[in-house]
Amino acid sequence: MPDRFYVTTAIAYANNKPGLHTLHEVIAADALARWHRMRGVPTRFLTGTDEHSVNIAMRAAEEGRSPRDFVDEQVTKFVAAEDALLIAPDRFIRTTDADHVRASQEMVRRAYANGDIYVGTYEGWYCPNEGFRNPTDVVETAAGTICPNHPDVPLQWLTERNWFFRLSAYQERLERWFEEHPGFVQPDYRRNEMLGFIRGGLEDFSISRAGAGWGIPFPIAEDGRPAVSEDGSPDPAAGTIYVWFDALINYITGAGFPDDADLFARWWPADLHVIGKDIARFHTIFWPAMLWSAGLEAPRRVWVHGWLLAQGERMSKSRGNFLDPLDFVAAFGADGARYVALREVAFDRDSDVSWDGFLRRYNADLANDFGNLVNRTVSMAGRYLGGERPAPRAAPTAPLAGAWATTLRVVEERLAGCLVHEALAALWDFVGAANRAVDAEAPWAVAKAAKAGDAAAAARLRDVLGDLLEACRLVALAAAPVMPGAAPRVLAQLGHAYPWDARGDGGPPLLDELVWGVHATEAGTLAAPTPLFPRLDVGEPGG
RNA sequence: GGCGGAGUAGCUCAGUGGUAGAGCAGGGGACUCAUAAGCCCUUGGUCGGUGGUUCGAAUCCGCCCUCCGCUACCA
Repeated sequence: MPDRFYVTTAIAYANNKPGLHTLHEVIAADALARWHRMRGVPTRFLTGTDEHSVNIAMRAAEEGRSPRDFVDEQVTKFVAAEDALLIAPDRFIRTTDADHVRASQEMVRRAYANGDIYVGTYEGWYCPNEGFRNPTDVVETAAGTICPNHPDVPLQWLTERNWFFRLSAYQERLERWFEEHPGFVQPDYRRNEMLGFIRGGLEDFSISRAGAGWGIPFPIAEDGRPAVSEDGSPDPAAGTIYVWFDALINYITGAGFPDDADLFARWWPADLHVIGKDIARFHTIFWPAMLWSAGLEAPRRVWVHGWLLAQGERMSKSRGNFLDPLDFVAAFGADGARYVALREVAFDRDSDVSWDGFLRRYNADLANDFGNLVNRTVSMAGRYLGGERPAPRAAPTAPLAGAWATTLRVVEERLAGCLVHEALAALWDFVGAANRAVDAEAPWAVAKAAKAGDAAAAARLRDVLGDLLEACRLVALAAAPVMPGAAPRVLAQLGHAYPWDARGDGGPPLLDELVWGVHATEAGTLAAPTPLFPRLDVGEPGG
């Protein structure tokens, strides 16, 4: 078991309102964080928002507001969506946070001190509204090259003096790093892509933009001295820090850099960065080099997930084919929303999702299979045996105990490999085994025999129902990182305590609790059976 | 164009030489504890096409078709 677990997600760009496609990785990271935290591993989970850039300043201006005012409101939407989904980061970081500004500037200073940044010229198509545009973002038309967002505004080919980071100096070290740490980037095919990119040769990249835009002031003047005006304020002539030396830095800010050396020593390097495939290169190539330049360690692992697709198309705000997280939670509940999102989306590749698919998954897995298993089990135990909870049989004699041992092993393995969807699939195989056990044993028939005075049947009834109640306990607990709200409700029906708090802290090591029969000798009182996941027939909002 | 991956039941996918599989969806049945759920049975596929290797190919090789990922500066 690891000694600690520091997990991060990509920070959401505060220009857009939250969508399920961007929050999916945050749900997954939250579940992985809870899995570690509940096992007793000191855990730190960081997520947040990326709030600088010309685009954001532009959006704010459109609304006649200051950028700061604009992002302050945007952030409340992300926090609200995460709250609704029971996402509980240890810190919600904003790139406008004061310590993050200090961290970014310190990283620039360190890169400078190490001789890794220099003033060069950056040139490209410049949109007066959005700043420099990627060659891939501009469109050639008969009237000339235009920016698709502002077709009437002519683009200018501009040259700008910028600071560059000497990525080229890190090629060999990066290749070596990838070879010596084959698990650094996962899944493997993403690692191969990144390694291929490195081997193709690395170019330096620009890390500043001219002028005092909406961004972190660049801390160094062209002559190498601190970029401060006479009154102590940042010198606008030095420009602003450009995206990667701003956004990526959040991962170390969130671990205490540069102000809290003890905290930083405890949490860095991160155990896991969870990111989308579109930013793999920046996290697996730029980022380690930036850290090395500053004398810091590279993260231990980067997990690259795919996209959510709707009818084959990437979900996105601009396409309009995205799901509002609040609608999602309203329809499926927080636990249901988390479960179906993590079960329907394969975490190692793109996945086509649909409202009907989520609904089918909810009804099949949660309402019919697991919810009904708990309901029928608690109902029979309560009816046939009164309120006292019967104990499960000892592992060697309980048929489900052996199946459970196998299930738990697979669940652990899949979660260690970030294959959350496969972990849930394995867990639900066990739910199926429990449901089949109910029908095989037919407790209602055994209960009749017991009532007629058959002592062996009475004993059998207690054993069978004790096993089934135990199966329900184990599934609820193993699924607790995914369904942290439902788990305590299940345990309450089973007459068990649930010692973890809403964040997953404060309980015993989860793996100790996931042993068949650990509470066999303890008395407990069953509660009235209440459906956990009502069967749903809900249409897509607006659909 | 180069490199890599994928095309298997309506849907999502597993299956790397030996008589085609799972889950969901569809159909039927027995039961009845339960959220008309669960359980059992079942319909359904010339395993992208084609040629070859082999006693035997979804599985190996050649060619073709289709789709996807990477092929540098978006937040």
